[in-house]
Amino acid sequence: MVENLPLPDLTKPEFDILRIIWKNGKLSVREVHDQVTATNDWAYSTTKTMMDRMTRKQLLAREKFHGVFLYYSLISRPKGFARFIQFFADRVLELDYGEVVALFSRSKALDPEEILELERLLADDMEEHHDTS
Amino acid sequence: MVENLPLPDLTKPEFDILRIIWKNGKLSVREVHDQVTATNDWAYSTTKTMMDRMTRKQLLAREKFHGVFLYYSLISRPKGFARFIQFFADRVLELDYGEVVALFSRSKALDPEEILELERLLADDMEEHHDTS
DNA sequence: TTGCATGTTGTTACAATGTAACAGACTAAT
DNA sequence: ATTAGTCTGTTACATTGTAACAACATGCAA
Repeated sequence: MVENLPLPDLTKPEFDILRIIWKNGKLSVREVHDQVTATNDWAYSTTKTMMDRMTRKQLLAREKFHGVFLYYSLISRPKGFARFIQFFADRVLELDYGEVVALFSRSKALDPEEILELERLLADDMEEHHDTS
Repeated sequence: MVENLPLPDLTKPEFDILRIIWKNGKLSVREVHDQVTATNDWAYSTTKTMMDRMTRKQLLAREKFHGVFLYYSLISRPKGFARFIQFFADRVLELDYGEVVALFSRSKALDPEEILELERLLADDMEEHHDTS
């Protein structure tokens, strides 16, 4: 088995920030903040702190561009989605994750490529938790 | 508007504990613990602490029965589910919650009564966040 | 050219949550 | 009564959620 670092278990705020970054690529704290307030009523400093910590945790990385830091994601969108789907399918819905993944075809949250990747990640993860008897 | 206390925003561990209690009615810490370990690798004391705090937060209540405390839920299952569905539909899936609720008909997590109730709760909550212009 | 208004970064803070050990109380079986 | 297990209450410590504030840069008005 090679290079199979575990799927990250994102918190809701982390996910909200990543969502914005996934959609837009590299963004400054300010730019993320302006978008994140649509769903989270945060102070600017809250967004800042979140993004700092996510950088320490290697969820994000940043580089200075003309005086400001731009942040970008270090994990792919399907990877970020995987555990959410798992929890939701398994514990909330109590259905196979396939049922949930199917819903994504009607959504614009993931493109078809990503849905495939998501499916693969979930299947692999399932594997890992199997008795390999 | 009457008696509309907001839908509780449960954490994942809280939800896991409630799930078990919803299914079984009144349970002791030990009984919850024995089931919760199927999904969460907790020490007994962790389950205990969680349930204590949930009692303080009025998610649970307890009564002594022949020497041990039995805990029961103070919120209905549909209420407990509502915010999860909301977050998942809205932020993860980016689809209307209806799409998600529909999946429950194929699941045994909620019975038809509860699905109806869930739908009502979500619709009402939507209302509240509308411009009532 | 200096000094302020404004925005960006770094530092610090504090409450809630996640995770758990441990000590005291209770109970059932010697 | 004594002890071996449980239950219960108390305490602890790291991480997350949420944010203020100080320090630093920078463009613009005086």
